[in-house]
Amino acid sequence: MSTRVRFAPSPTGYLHVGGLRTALYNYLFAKSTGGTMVLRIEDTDRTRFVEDSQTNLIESLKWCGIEFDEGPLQGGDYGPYIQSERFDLYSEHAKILIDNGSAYYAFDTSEELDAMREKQKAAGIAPKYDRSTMRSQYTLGEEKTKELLAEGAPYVIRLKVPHEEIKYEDLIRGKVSVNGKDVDDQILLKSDGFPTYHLANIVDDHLMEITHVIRGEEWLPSVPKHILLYKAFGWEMPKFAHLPLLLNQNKQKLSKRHGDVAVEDFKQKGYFADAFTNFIALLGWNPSGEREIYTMDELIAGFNIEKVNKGGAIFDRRKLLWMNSEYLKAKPVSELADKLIPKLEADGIDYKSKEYVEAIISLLRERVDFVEEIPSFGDYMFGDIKGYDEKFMSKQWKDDTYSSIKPLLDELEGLTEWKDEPIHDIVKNFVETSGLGFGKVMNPIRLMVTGKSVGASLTLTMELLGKVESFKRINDFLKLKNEK
RNA sequence: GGUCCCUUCGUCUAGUGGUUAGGACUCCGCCCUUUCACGGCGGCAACAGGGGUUCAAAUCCCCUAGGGAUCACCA
Repeated sequence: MSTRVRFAPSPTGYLHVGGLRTALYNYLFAKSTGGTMVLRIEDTDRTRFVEDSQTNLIESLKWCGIEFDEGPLQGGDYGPYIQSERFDLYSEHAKILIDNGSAYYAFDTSEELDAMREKQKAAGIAPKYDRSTMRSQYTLGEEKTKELLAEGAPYVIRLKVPHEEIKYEDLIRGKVSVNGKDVDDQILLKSDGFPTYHLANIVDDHLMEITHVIRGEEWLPSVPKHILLYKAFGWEMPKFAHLPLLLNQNKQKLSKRHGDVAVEDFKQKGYFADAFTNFIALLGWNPSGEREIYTMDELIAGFNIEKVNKGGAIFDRRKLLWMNSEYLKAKPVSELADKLIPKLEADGIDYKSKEYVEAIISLLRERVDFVEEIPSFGDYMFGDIKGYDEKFMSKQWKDDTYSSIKPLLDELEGLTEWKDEPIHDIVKNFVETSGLGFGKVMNPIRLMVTGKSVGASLTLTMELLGKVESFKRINDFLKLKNEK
């Protein structure tokens, strides 16, 4: 039997990096087992619905290379794939549970429930719905219950949790067991007629023939409810795999409160999609332990759900930054130029040609973490010099500097083949004959040509800039210093 | 607090009874070098603690400690 997995986000905003990791592992599992990847939108909480988040979610996922076989956009044999469009299904199924005694009606108001919890808290016991004292079907009796329902009184349907040991085998965690007495009588159908996550999730997973439920560890405590539900319906259970959490620096669940957690924030910051996905994939799982850089296909080929770690993983931005720079050094310059040029255009920077941009990128890519940093890091490659580094200038430009390097400048001015190698040869020769040392010679020239203290090979930089521009800058500087 | 889950360098991890406990990020040193990087070489740094089982335990079992998740008519 082929595997079917689903990613089931709520449309409450943007794609969270934790959500991405869950989606990614589902995707890797589906692809590595030749299975089907389903997208299901869980929008049963109308109060948290955010417009456009479905589109947003799908776009972020797509950016990371995750696409679906079935879902709201592409359809499929198990649709609809949006829970609000499956509305009737849930109440029908809740009724089945009422009829077979696995669930019951309750009529408590939220005030009554609050009062109950207050009392339990004061008594030092765990807050839990008390089916024998609250206004449930059991305390009210069949007659009264029917009467209330007929009157149209607001009600919810709750799961009748038996006090028995509930066990299951998790693909990642192994045996897990909980006693039913510690499990609350979960509301399955809310008074607005919508199902809660628990009901909708189980009904849909069954109807969509999901074989493996791969989700975050935060769901672990509610697994007993889900198992009970499968049993109550008499359905076969899928296999469960609960992923370790993604943690912040304080070892707590990554959340919106601490910095960027939206995938699109990382996109906007300039991270490469493949670098970012690569990094996320290795948080909690690793195909070898030695290698770090993998393509999506390699991740798929090596994926094994049972080798996923149990412990949470801290999201380390420094390592992500490193990974991005690795991709930056390895990608074809043409691809990098395609990423950079729209930004240059948006900023109104004259970049001459794509070839020129590519040359600048290959000159500077080793010195930055993002390709977008190149226009500011190497601002002197685009248009005029933006100013001189004062500290560098006072250190490198002394009263006798001009006189000592003037012979070299004269020789360079006479050079006809303005290329890296001949320029370098002349400089090298000058350094040897003058006995000045490379630093004494090159730093002043770097200052005149780039204005900065750091940068790539100066001779290559000058070649790229061209002889005319290079000397224009040198002369401008000399005028400024009244040397000419 | 109840319940559940987790625990190898600061961080991500390899490791499934016998290893000098390996790799990567970070940090430090050296080399390369016109600067800054890149690259190369090297270094610091871990099996939470305690009991068992075993000839042998990071690996299996138990206890303790610590951390986390969860306890809604949210997912």
